[in-house]
Formats: sequence, C-alpha cells, structure tokens
Amino acid sequence: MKYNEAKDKFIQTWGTLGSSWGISRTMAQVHALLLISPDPLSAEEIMEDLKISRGNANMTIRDLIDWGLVYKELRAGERKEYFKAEKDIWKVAKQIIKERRKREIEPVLGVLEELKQMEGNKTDKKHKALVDAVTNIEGVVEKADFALERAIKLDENALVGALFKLFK
Amino acid sequence: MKYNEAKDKFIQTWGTLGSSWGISRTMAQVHALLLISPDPLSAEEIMEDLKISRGNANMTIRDLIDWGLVYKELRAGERKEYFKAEKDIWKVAKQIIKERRKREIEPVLGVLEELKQMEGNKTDKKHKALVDAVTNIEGVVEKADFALERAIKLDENALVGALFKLFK
DNA sequence: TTTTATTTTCAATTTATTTTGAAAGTTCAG
DNA sequence: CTGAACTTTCAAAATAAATTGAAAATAAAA
Repeated sequence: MKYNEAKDKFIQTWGTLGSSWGISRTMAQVHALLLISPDPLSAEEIMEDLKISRGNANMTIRDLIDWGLVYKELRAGERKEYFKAEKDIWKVAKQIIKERRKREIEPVLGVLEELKQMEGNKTDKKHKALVDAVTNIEGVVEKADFALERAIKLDENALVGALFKLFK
Repeated sequence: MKYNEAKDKFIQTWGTLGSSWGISRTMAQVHALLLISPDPLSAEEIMEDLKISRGNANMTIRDLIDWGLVYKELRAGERKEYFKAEKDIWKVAKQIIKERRKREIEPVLGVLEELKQMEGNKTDKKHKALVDAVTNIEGVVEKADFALERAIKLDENALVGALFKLFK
C-alpha cells in the first residue's frame, strides 16, 4: 500500500468509526486528516483534500475546536487561519470523554434525579421497577467515573515512573 | 410527576441518549421500556406503548436480542413470544462495550495493522505522522482495554467482599 | 390437510441529517 | 473610507437513515 492509499484508508476508517459513534462522518474525517498532517492546514486545503464545501469545512472545524480537539493557528503577516489537531491520542480520548459526559450524560443524570422524586405508591411493582432502573443506572455512571479516574492516575504514575528512571 | 409521565420521560431520555451515541432512537426506547417493565412484554404491547409499527418492533427486538440485551421468553400453551431485558445495568454496560468493541473497534484495529505496513520512506514527515497516529491509537485502545479489565475486577472483588461479610 | 395465530421481510415512503453555495459579514491594508 | 481576502451563516437541496404496512413465511391447532 502506498502512502496516499494508506492516508485515504485512515481517513475513511476514522470517518466510519466516528459515524457509528454518533459523530458526523465529515467531522471525523477532518479530524483524521489533521491528526496525520505534520503541519497545520488551512480551510482551503481541508476542503480540497476531502472534497467538501467551504461551508461544511468551516462548520466542521468550528465544532472540532469547540470539542477541544483542534486548535487555530495564526501566522504573522497572513490573514488565513491554519488548523492543527491535538496529536496525543490519550489526551484526545480523555477530552472526548469529558465533553461527551458534559453534553450527553450530565443532562440525563439531571432527568434521572427528577424521576426518582416521582409521586405515587413506592411499593407498586411498576413504580419500583422504574426507580430500580434509575438507581442502577446512576450506580453504573459512578463506576464508570471511578474507572476513568483510576485509568488517568495509572497513566500519570507511569509517566512519573518513566521520568524518574531517566533521571535516577 | 406521575408514574406515567416519569415512564415517558425515562423512555424519551434513554432514546435521546442512544441516538447521540449512534444507536437508533427506537431501539433505545424499546430497551428503556423493557428495562422498566416488571414483566416480559409481547411485540403487541411494545408496538402499542411506543406507537411503532409491527415491522419496526420486530426488527428492533431482533437487534436487541443480537446485542445480548433482551431475552425471548416462551410461555407454555401460548404461541405469542414475550421479551424481557437484562436488568442489571452493570452487565448491560459490559455487554454493550463488548459488542461495540467486536463490531466497531476490532475491524478498525485490523485496518490500522495494515496501514503500518505501508511501503515508502519511513523518514518522510507525512509517512511518519501517519504511522505515529496509528501507533498512538493502538496504545490508547490497550489502555482502554486495561482500564475496563481493572473496573471489572474491582467490581468482582467488591461482590466477593460483600458476600464474605454476610457469611462471616 | 386446512385454518388460524403469529412472526418476518422488504420495497416504498417518510423523516432526519448532512451538505452545498451564494450572500452577508468581518477584518485589515492601502 | 474602499476594496480585497477571507470567514460565517443559513435556506434550500441532497443524502442517509428509519419506518411503515401489507404480503410472504412459519408454525401450531383443528
């Protein structure tokens, strides 16, 4: 496989993965393109490379910036804007999880809290089943939060360990 | 809030969450309905409750069964099939992760392996950036796998601990 | 075997999402 | 100011995804 085929395959694979996880295919593709670009790209270059319209490129880049995955870079004496992606995939993963939690999970947790306050006979089978499901879901969110924290700590410790080895 | 409002809100909230994670809104709603049903439901009941067609109900239920989230129940002397959901949300979460890994992540890992074999000058900036991104992604998948394993073990240990306390 | 209850399939339709592109907006140099 | 270089917006169009419903298939009962 030549570089260009590999590049296209990477972009298309990332796009498919994104779209199966509820991220627009184009957004994932722009992200993929920036991930493998050694240098920042302009909107023009992104449009041309992925064959998308200016409007689409603009909106997609804005979304990626809002998600904290892409940075804008201005060059002295140039009006055009350039964009580069965060290349550390572990940081990217943490950032995506953080954003998805905030945007998609937290509003649900709010609703679940309300639901638990529902009036009515707490010993009714249906009433109880709903409260049980809600409580159970909240518990799993806690477990997931804890697992993430542990994974982050483990990574930080590994980093400290590696640095320590270097300087010992 | 009355039970029926709470029920509807739960179903609609779960549907919205599912659809933002790339699961069809209806599939998530059927799942939600079964999660809070104390007793198994027939296709008829699901259709009526969620106001969906027979075809849609049938396909959605089949998908949920394929995902390992819903079980079919046959009753002696009755032709109709009934469906019930796995109620333990931690099991549900593990099952969803397992399925998504198999269906969506593993094929990507296969492609990434191929991409690393790409021919060409390994010192070329663009070539190197692609290989770096791929390697980096593979590393994060490993971290995620490990974090999940640790979370599962932690949960199992907590269970053993609780049982031990009971019988000590 | 025939009838009846039930499930499954899938082409056609509907609905939701994404994309385009041209006009409006912005910003800065001259 | 004015115009050139660029970015942003958003209604309309295109595309993709979900849904329907009726016909076909299946399977138990008569």
